[in-house]
Amino acid sequence: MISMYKSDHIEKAAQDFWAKEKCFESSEETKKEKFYCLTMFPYPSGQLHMGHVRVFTISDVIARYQRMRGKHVLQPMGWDAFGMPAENAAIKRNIPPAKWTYENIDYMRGQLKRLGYAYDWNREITTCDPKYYKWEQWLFIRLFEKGMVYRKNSIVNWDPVDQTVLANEQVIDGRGWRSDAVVERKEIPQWFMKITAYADELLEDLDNLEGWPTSVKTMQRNWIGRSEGIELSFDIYGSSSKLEIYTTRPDTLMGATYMAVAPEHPLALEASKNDTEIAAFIKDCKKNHASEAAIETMEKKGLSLDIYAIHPITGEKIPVWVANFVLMAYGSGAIMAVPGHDQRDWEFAKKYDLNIKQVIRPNDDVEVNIDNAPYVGKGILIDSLNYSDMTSDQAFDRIADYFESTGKGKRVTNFRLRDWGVSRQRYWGTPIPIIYCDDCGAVPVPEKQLPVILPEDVKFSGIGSPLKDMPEFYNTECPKCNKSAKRETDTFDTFFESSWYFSRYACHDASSGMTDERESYWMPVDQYTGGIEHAILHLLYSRFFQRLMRDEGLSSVSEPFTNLLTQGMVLKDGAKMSKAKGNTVDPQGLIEKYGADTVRLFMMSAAPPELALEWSDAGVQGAYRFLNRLWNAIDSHEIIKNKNFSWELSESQKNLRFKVHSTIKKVTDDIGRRYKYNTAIAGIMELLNTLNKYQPVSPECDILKQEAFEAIVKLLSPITPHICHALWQKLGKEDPLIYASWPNYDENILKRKEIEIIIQINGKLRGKLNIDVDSKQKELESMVMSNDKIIKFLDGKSVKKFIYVKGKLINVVI
RNA sequence: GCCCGGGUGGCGGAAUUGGUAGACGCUACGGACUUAAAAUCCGUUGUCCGAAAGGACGUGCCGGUUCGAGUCCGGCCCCGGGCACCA
Repeated sequence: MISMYKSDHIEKAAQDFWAKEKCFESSEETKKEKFYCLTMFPYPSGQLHMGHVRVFTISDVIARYQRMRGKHVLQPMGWDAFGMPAENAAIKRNIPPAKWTYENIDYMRGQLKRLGYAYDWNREITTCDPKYYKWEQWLFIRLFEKGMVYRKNSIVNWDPVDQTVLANEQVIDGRGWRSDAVVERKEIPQWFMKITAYADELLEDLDNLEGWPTSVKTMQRNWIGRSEGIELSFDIYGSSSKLEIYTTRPDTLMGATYMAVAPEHPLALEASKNDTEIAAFIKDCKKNHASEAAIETMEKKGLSLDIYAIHPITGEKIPVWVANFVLMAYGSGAIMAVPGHDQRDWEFAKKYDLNIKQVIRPNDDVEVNIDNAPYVGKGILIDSLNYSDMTSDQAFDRIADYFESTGKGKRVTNFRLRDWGVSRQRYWGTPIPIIYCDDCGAVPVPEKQLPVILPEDVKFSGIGSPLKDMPEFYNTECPKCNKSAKRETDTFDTFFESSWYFSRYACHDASSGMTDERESYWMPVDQYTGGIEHAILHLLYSRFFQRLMRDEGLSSVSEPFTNLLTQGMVLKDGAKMSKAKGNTVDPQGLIEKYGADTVRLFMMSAAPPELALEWSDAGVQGAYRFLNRLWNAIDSHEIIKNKNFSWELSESQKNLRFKVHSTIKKVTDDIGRRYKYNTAIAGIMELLNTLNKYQPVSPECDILKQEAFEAIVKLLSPITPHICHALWQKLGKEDPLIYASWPNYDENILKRKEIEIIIQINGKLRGKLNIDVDSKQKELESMVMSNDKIIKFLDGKSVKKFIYVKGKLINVVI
């Protein structure tokens, strides 16, 4: 009886079976080892895109593999539901963000179910649900009372036409994306969380994250950017004010030839009062984009303030400049410039013809000419008074000692990491639970009044946040003095929601607290999978949040994610797929045409997870063909119920069995250790090719084929679970595949007596040789030297060296 | 600009610890089956020379280490991600 592979029918049957059996619903009562397998939850943008399909499939393969390895697996799913696109959609289509979001979620949930992921849907979380964000408000208040959050002014991109704060991506060439108005930097008060208080811990604990890629750890290390330096102050000539600066290179202090301050620095503002040129320059600086990339790449400009600082050691007068690349938000808003030994200072000095002085020479006697380029390395001090001839490190210590003893400066550890600004002047986010009272100031909303609910039925104009036009929302009374007061109308950064959702999955319906005892069963996450684009912000904020929760007694875990797999982007035409670029590929059509298994298989076979995957429509067809070949091969196979290997295997049978067991070994390593699904699939395809070409020599061959097909179906089942569910039944198995365990291989079958090695002459491949595994170098030497082909290549030359790499190759050096 | 990745046939990629470059798949071409087409099956497919046997070249570029380099080191070029309000 011949049957055809019909994906839609098979996939529905498998999914119905898993649902009926509640296969993926995970309780906390089990003796088995837990395995928490998590994917970065999606923003409900409308439809799944290929990036989603890729990351969810990677994670699902891990979850299903671990399940077959006997683990008690939890794989949850939910929605990162707050964010800007809902507001944009609201403006464009005149629907409230909440309605748009919930509709998207419903549609995308259906798509996920169609793809057959092994999720525990009971634990679904939606972050715009007050039952979820209530606990963020609750934690924020606790942190407020602890002094871990504070309010200060900081800079935003201000669109003067739309009267709106713009995200960096909404500023295009210095103009608002909708209004086209020139965007201004504006200072407004915002809430901050003290992530810098955890900077040292976040940095040091990276060393223990063995399950994280080194690239991500390096990025986080550089981002935190711990540096040791000294803070010192320069007196101002003819003034009582001082200029505070921080430097990591006090050894270059004698080479400081000018100072530079930020446009917002008090000295610059003072100077601008009597100087229209300086005032104009400062005004012009306000137009600069607030992002670091923009500041680093813009043309460096400055003006002399006609103010002089006094060098704290030499007593020389040093000119003070105002410069557009010095930021008030970092440190003290002033720097000491050493053009001889710093690239940026050097370029600025060249541009404005400022003095460049060499005070360091390299350790080795390499000539440097600081007129052509700065020397930025460490070395030996020169022309530095009594510090001359010291090494940079010695001078660092002596100069730091000097300042500490005179009280003019001190050693300071600095971080590049800045506190996390969590305020957003947007509607579609978690309301910040603060009430402003004229008398009492900023007062947290009392716990029993939580959650502060975001009104969902709103009109959305795009001019500012609707909350600012809703007196019924913001008019309230002060919890301390009962006088009328106003609520905060800003909402949280959406990274807030994604910083702890993994804890909430463990106890999604906990009503008495942010988490409950189930958190300690599941946390930490054993395997976290997501895009490399989150390597810094999301992952660092989550590590920070985990520690905040730990210190609130909500968790005993410090690191939320034990193992991290960062998957590369799905690119189209060489760029990240995004709606903005209009280069998306809709997976839905492919699922309808070929089925979920084909899409899953193709995504996993096209590239290893961590590499960027350039999308191409071709190739899906190949995955589909392979599934058909597999289906047909098993369809025409004679079922063997009892595999009994009691006969003496022929040479070809031994080879086939070797192939089966070596494939099990390879695929186990590829999936379990290397996360290389593409090579695992290639290995399985090879085995099927071998089977299809195999010429049976005796009736017992069906026993071998049965063993091989069972192995293929199991090995492939984490990747294409539906077809494997059906094929397992076709192989005569009564227990469903979902309850089967991962196949084992037999080392004895993998032992070989004879192997093929290659012969090289001077590193070039010249021949092959079948040898006994245990051959000694001496035997091989005489074998090779009497080989006609090799003698021909030797061309009468004498052998200088004979190298034998056991089991691999021989290299004859002549 | 800074930090982190990547660059291998016509294409996606493989080569796991420095040891046969191109596994597996796609595309293309040739053949079988068919009235025909689709599907399927078989074969060929890095470039160049050669009838063939075989040989030379070849992993972004330049240089180095090594018996041996896609892999290690130094210098560059290009592409992607991140740069704190896209998520």
